[in-house]
Amino acid sequence: MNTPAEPPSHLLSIAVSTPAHSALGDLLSYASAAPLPPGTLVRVPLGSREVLGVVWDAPPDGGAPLPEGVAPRAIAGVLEGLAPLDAPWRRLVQFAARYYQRSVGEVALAALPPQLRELGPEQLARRLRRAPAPSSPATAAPEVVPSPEQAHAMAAIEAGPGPFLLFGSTGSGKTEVYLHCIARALAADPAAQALVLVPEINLTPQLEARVRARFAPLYGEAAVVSLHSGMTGPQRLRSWLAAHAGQARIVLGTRMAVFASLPGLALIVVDEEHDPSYKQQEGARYHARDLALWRGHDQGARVILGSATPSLESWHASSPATPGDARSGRYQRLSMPSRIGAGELPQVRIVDMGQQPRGSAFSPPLLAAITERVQRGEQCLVLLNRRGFAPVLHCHACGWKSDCPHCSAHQVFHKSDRTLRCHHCGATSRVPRACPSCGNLDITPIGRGTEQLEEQLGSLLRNVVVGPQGRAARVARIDADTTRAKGALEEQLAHVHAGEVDVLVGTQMVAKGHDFRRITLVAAVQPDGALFSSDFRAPERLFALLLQAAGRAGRDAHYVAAQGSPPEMWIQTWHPDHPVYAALRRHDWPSFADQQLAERAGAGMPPFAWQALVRADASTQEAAQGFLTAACEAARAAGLPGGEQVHLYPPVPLAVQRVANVERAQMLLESGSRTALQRFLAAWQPLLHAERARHRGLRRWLIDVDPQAI
DNA sequence: AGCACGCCGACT
DNA sequence: GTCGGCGTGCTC
Repeated sequence: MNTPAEPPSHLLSIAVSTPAHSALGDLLSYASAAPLPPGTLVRVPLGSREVLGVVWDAPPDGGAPLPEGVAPRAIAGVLEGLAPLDAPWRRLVQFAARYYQRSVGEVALAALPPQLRELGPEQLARRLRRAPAPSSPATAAPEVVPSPEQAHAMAAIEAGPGPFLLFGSTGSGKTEVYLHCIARALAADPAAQALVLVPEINLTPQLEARVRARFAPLYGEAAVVSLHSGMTGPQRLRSWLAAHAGQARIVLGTRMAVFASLPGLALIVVDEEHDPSYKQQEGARYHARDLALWRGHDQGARVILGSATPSLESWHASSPATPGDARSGRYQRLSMPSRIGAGELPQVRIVDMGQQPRGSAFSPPLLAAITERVQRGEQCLVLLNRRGFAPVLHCHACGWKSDCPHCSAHQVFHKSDRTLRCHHCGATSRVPRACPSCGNLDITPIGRGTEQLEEQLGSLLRNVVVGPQGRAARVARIDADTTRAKGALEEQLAHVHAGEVDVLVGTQMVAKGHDFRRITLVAAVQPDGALFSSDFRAPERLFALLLQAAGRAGRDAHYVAAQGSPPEMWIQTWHPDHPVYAALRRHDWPSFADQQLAERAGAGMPPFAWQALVRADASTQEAAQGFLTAACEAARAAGLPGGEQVHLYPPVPLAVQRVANVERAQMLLESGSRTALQRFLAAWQPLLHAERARHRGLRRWLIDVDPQAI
């Protein structure tokens, strides 16, 4: 061993945030006077700055990888008072890094609260001392008597190891099942923790209120914490520390919360598991639902996925086991088809726009239906997935269009502030008085956005009188433009809840989760766009969105019964016979999903195949594609492992080819074997690196494993 | 990715 | 004279 006089210098592998593009290795070696256990948080010098790092498990070969001629520097300090991040957490980070082709340090540091990086030792100590005091347990909220379907699901989840797919229509009481299972898990073990994931920040407050009402009386206010990007630095740190220390028994959050340090993790709930926002779209492009499943399996925690329109991946995995198909039959599917406490499922009405007078946003029957509801004092929700007044301005004289100077997209006409705005790069300009190209004064908006719908409805309902009070009908709009300010969404929703709004116009942000009690009619004015998208997942997503939107209608059975008007979901379409609408009319996700799966199986697409994208950003499209082509050839020449099972498609420009003057191209990789694809990608990385230097104009490249959209 | 070092134009 | 533009290169 070492001589007692000299302090022993231990060589440690430290994970620091080294971007995938840097030529640095995954883990860096540092010297320390004392041995430190893996998971310890440390501050280390890196170049001229000092960064946060995590002591990592030594590589299996024992020796830390130090390049020739580089002497290790000493660590600068240890973050005292924090228990080391445990082995399951490190395994999760390690797995995510490998699977999504990023460095361990990048994933590890991104998973920690940013404040941890900024805080000095004495500030951290103060924060730790100010740890939340556990408040005294009060009386428990009464548990609701479950319906037979709920009881069955609860019993099944208790009996089996899972994972479980809780397939229940909106209003079927999935949340009650979650809460019951959480209660059982927490009661069974005083150290147990539950993680609840929701797709969007907007949806955390409502769920948090419900979780808090149920569990704060039992375990104290400090036992329930949230974790999402809308929180301030100190709030996030506080929640994270509470979870890490085990004081927080329930952690509720968006996708980032899947990386929370949870030493007692016993149960994970992924609500609305099909939602695309579980996939991170920058940095390490992980899928929180998939990582939740991995983490649950690794850590022996139960996993419950919940949805009214499960992803085809989960649907297939929970289909009856089929010989020769190892992916089916892995999850236990629990169906809860009935809507309880809420009214019947809304009736779906399809309006064939081919049979309607042209040129109007609202067909006569839909307008009549809205008018009638409004007159009765009921509320309507009108959905259109496009903000602004019109997607483009056009000059009929010369053909000029309001193209963005920096992107291959149109600038959107926003009437309220007379601007043209690019929704990709944000470039904003004043609306020209005359055509910038030919001077013609008659430039017209083409197409419709929410702003225009709001205006049109306002004028169409101008003379409509609401209910017995006899006041004029009111129209309001909720979209990203009206909710930019902090708290604006809550404020506007409050107006709707208070009955101050008769017709609400909005984008998909209002279609999800919100509990509107008096809305009895929901209308999708122009949903066809997604039907013929090049993305093979578009129909599935459209169905999910429309069904979720339909779920906003008739949520209050008492109200619906008192009004005597059954809830309705209206869809205006040019393709009334499309299978998506046919299935939607029957509220029949199972047959739609099975039909989609059969198509996917036949075409060899996910979930029957695995995909990855390599994307390149460059100053010219040729440079972007040139890099990808060269990388592809390098891979072939090198005969990479797994290569014979991986199909590389030729590079193509992205749907929006240029954004903020950056040309973008991508290449799809597909394989029937997940392992082959993984091995191929890992081996390919160094070649991509080497190729990068040879392509002038290339800005960056990235790998997206299991892409959500192609 | 940061952050340095480094080598050329208009300002107190 | 120096403040500062962002090109290139390094970080255990």
